[in-house]
This record gives sequence, C-alpha cells and structure tokens, in this order.
Amino acid sequence: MGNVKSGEALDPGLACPIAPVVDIVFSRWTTPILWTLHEYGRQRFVELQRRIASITPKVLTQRLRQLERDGLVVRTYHPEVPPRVEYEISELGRSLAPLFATLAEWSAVNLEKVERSRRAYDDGET
Amino acid sequence: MGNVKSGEALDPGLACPIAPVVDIVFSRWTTPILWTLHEYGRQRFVELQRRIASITPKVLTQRLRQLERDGLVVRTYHPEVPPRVEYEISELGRSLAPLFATLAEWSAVNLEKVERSRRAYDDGET
DNA sequence: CAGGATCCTGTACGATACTG
DNA sequence: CAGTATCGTACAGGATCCTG
Repeated sequence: MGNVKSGEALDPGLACPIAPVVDIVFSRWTTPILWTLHEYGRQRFVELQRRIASITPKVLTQRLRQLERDGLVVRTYHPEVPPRVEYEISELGRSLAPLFATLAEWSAVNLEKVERSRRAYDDGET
Repeated sequence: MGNVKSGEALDPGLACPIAPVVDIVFSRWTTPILWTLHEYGRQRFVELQRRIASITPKVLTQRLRQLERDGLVVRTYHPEVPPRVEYEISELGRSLAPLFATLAEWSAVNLEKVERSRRAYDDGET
C-alpha cells in the first residue's frame, strides 16, 4: 500500500490494488454462481439454471466459461447420450469462502445502516 | 445459510445472500473511489478526478452521489467563491477496511494462480 | 441436455460542451 | 471549481430459435 508516487495519475485498475481481484470475483453473476455451487455441490447445467432462476442459458454459459478459465470452477464433460456436464467449485474457488464469510458478516451488521441512509437521503431530496 | 426450501427457484439477489452487499460495495468505480479516499483522506472533487485518471466528471459525480446515498461517503459543501466541495469516507465506509484487507490478501496469494489458469486455458483452446 | 447462433434493446459510459 | 446538460455509442444481457 502507498507505493504510489505523489501526484501521479492512475488507471482505474491501478488506482486501487484490489481492482483486478474485484473484476475476477465480483463481476456480474459470479457470486450467485459460486454461492450456488458452494451450497449445493457439484451439479449439472440445468440445476444451476433452475436455482439461479433469472439467468438465461446464454449468460450462464458465458459466466461459467469465464469462471472455468479463471480456475474457480471445474467443468466435467461426460460424453454420453444425452450429454451430461457437471460443474463444481475448484480448490481455488473454495479458497474464497472466508472472503465471502467476511462479506456476509459485514452485510449482517451494516446492510440495515445502508438502507436507512438511503431512506434518509431520499427523504431530503424530495 | 441453507435456509432455502429444496428445489425452489431463486431471484438473482436471493440466490446468494451476499448479492445485495456486492451491489453496494463492488459496483463499478466504487472500489477505486473508496480506496483513493481511504489512502489520501478528505479531498476535493478535482483531486479525486486526477487520481482516478480515467474517470470522467460525469461518472465520478454519479458514483459519488450513490456512495453518499448509501452512507459510505460524506460530502461537504462549502458555500464559497469559488465553490469548494470535499469528500471523505464515512464511519460506515471505514468499516469496510478489513474486508478490503481480506481481499488484498487473497489477491496476493492467488492472483498469480488465476493468471496461470488463464494462460493454460487459452493454450488449450488454440 | 447443454449449449451455439442470431437478433435486439437498455443503459452505462465517453466526449464535449456549458453554467452558478 | 464543481458540477449539469446533451448527444452518441459500445457492449452486456434478454428473447428466441436451432443442433450435436
């Protein structure tokens, strides 16, 4: 931290050392997918789709591919008829558990404060 | 955790208990802004703009308003000529520090693994 | 079943002015 | 200085249909 020359302008990714990991872990749909995979274990494409009701197959595929590429999810293809594909969290993906726990904890303590702040702000702006 | 009826389909926000807080804390530009505010303390609009070089004033304003509404940032307007506005992290915003630290730690340990996984994946797909 | 292909739309964001 | 206003666009994501 603080290894930045004073007065230097920064790129979005460089202005903040955690930006890269935020892109990886918190890009759209990744948390619901990882969470579902963590909660229900190894499962097939349709199961994921059913559990994350509002996601379309196209987007689910895109995000699963991205997570597979990043090594957070493992895809297993069974060449049968009909084809069967199973997804599960990788070791690396599982290493995010404490992070998610910290997040859940912060949420439990502070989410209500955020909501109150929003209501106060919206009242004042009327 | 696990307080979900079996077989139930879930909304994106409901499929994952941390989804709401992810929207609040990790929506676009919020981490660079919070990080810069945390690193350099209370500062004016232009300073923020200079430090997060690639952000436009319009978007910076939008995101600052959102963060103010959520109670993570405090905006102080000084009715002078020329006008002076200062932004700083709120108490609530500061409470995110351990979370960011956990994230930085995970990044330090695992970012390289993600990059290696990507290279391996891209090699295989050629 | 697990997706690919195609088409379409919303909106988040950038660029470029302009004001109190 | 600290924004707003306006315009234009690129791309994420939805809807629908199709296939190995």
